Amino acid sequence: MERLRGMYDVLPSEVWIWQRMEKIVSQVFQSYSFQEIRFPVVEETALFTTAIGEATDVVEKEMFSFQSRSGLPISLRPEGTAGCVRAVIQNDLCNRGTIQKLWYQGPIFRYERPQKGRNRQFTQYGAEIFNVSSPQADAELILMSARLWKKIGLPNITLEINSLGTGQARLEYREVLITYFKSHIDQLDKDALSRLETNPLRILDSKNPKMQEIVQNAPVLSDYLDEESMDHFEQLKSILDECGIKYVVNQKLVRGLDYYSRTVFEWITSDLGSQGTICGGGRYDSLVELQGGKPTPAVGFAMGLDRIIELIKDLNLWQPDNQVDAYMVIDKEIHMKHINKISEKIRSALPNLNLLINQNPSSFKAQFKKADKLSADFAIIIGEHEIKNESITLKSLNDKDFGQKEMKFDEFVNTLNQYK
RNA sequence: GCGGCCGUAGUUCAGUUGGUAGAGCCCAGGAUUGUGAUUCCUGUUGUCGCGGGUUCGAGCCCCGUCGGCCGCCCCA
Repeated sequence: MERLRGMYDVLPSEVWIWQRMEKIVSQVFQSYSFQEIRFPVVEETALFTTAIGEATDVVEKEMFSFQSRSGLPISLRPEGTAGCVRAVIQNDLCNRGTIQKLWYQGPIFRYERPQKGRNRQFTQYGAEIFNVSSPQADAELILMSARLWKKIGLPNITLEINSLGTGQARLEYREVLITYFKSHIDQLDKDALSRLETNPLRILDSKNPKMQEIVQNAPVLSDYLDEESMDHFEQLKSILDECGIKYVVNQKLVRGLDYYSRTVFEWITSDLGSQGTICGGGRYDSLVELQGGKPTPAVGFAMGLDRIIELIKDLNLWQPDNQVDAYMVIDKEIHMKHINKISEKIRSALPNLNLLINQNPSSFKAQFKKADKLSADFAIIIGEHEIKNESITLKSLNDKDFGQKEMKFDEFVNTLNQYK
């Protein structure tokens, strides 16, 4: 039996990266007063098709969809926002305009062709703000993500932002675009033709060199933005300027989910090949209503932990902590019952000490070698001598001045307490 | 979903015109009677991704399949 395609195991040798990352992210989110919310990995398929949009790639070909035993079409979540919004509505978290700042974390599933930085199961951390329509919320999310990158130590990442305007402005622009592309229909490639009716905005994203000219000369979205959206965008930019966040306005940044309006943004790295986006998000002021809730402005982002961890590994940004604080070196002649008794006593007195006991004792030399390999700070030596004296010998493996001392239990505990 | 490259011990790889497999690292033990580097010695592991075909004979050739990587598409 083998792992399914696009899935992966996180092995003990690298799980520390995940754990440290989880700690950092949740700590930063909490420092902005976001609260964690947890919701299912499986939802009705209809939730995703209405939220994300029928004509998107995610819905058209990337969902893990199947039927429940009752025949209901259900899907593994291909993104987090739809489920989060569903939970907010169903539990009435936003009644009477309550501001909610929520974060979530967990596995996301998309049936795509795997590649570096792209798996079929991957982990997203997301943050959403409900009931704040001002660009203050958009800005806070961007500032919070910027703080995260700094804390993680990510180099070479850039922020791209754009405004899609209100739904209505977008509709208007859409018509203009369709008219424009139809007048150049002979120059469109296959991909563009199929998008012409479903999602013409994404034709602008085409990387086909033959399409560049027609794309370059296409009408620009910003010319069709409504007054309010333009003002919203300008305010956002001025906050970012004031806080020293650098960004690039990318007029062609559209994003593949239909629910976005006004602000959209992406954080991009050049160190991961063609999978450059490590975090993306935007405003979705009409989604809550679309899902059956009261009109509620909202904005959020999601970041791909897998890609960020890939970066940390590739660029060697982090170093692991010692897995073992102390390694117990044992004379193999001693009965294990003495060893267990002593080690249990140590664990009660020093609960934070990571103590590894050699359960297959060989020569002292081999055991010290092992302790050294694990880069333990201390060796705890139990031999016949120590058993007879009811003592413990403690040896520092990285402090020569400390050397090696035989001591009674209380002194031993006090000594290690100073260290840990 | 489309195009290209690849798949040999835990890992990185070698394997010459087809004659049934090796090296480094890692791991374990040891180099005299309770001590960490380096060095030295010893040792373990492979359905050569899987299935089929060609051949007297295939890790090497052919087909299929699964998986990985790269590009496109798209996205986190």
